[in-house]
Amino acid sequence: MSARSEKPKKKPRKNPNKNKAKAAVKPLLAWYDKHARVLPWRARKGETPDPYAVWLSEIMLQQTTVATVGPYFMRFLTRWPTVEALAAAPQEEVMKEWAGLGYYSRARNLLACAKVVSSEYGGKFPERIEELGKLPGIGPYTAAAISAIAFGRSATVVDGNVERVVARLFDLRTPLPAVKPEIREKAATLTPEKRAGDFAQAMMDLGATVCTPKNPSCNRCPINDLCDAREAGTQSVLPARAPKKPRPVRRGACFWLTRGEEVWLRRRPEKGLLGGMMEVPGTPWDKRDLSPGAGIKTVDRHRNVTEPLQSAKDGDKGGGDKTGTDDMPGHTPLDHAPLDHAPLDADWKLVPGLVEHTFTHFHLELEVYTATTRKKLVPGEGAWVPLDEIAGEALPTVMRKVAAHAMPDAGQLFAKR
DNA sequence: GAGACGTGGAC
DNA sequence: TGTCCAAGTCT
Repeated sequence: MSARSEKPKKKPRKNPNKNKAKAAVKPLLAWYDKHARVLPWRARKGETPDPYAVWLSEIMLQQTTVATVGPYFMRFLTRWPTVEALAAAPQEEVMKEWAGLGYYSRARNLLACAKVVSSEYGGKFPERIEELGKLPGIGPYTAAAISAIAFGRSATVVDGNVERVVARLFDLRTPLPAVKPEIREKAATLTPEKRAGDFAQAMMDLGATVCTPKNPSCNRCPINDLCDAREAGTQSVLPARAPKKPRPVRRGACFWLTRGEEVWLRRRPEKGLLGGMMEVPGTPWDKRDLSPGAGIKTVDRHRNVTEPLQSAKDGDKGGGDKTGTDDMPGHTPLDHAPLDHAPLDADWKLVPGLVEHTFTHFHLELEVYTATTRKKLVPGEGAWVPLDEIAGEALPTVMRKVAAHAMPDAGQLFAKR
């Protein structure tokens, strides 16, 4: 009675849904044998994977693209060829090498993990998911990935790629993140006993090159005949996601202080945003949401001189001052006098324009003031850094933008590493 | 469970 | 040009 049965050309499914998992493994492994990408951290056929290299690559690849990771991975492996070598490295050096990769807690956890493996495991990574998952920076995904890829254990590896492939393969329409448990269930039925590492990488390669977020190349997919979403025509909208929230805009000012051929930098606190990285000293970043629609009027973003931010209607009514900064709860976060935060009194000049940078959860607009001094010491914590050495410092990208804005003629200092 | 936590490339 | 989002983890 089904519509399909009336079409003689279309044969009924050879593989009923319940056997789909079993049917998918072989074609996926065959596809992987033929199309596997050559990646610096990936063992070639017949080679034994280096657990240290697998771990290092998996940490770097968290929320980070293959193309971005490549050079960082090579530099780390060259400089610290073993987990013991890395464990002995000063954190400062690790942060410098990590600068630009983002998610800096990964770098701190990387070092912490190396020390544990080195001192408590004799330099050998544990093989089981349960042990791996206890190590700093290793969560469910990375534990399974190391167990499968480095040690060939049968572990279910679920990353963003696998989520997408599985959601489509089984036409799971519940939005993320609610659908995650179901995805994991289905993924577990797929996981083979043998070649689990290859299988995990096959799924991730498939998601990265064929079963892509937009315009998936279903015609090239080795398991397209098993795909429920393709049959239903839902592949391009899966996995469904909850609507994203708007990014607030924050503002601040920072101070580019030079003394001869040196600039004054300081280190950020260990925890939190850009934790442990260097920065140009500045004001706190206004936490008030100034984005359009937030009910607060903003000044023209492109003016050279920023006017004092207008306080919104919540300022005077005593109704609820729910805004404030971390440092000064209850205080107005509007900074009418940025120079009060300058490292010292000087003839500060506002550099025309703004430095803009978008983080995961907010957009930042930064004014940059410049001045020179002859003083050897500046109140507070910090250090004079030679200008020709700042490229090697642990400066996050937003601070490199600040440097380039303050010294437009010296942008090439950050040319490449 | 939801928010914090970076960056750069693709479209 | 702006939006999406990538081999997630931690709190």
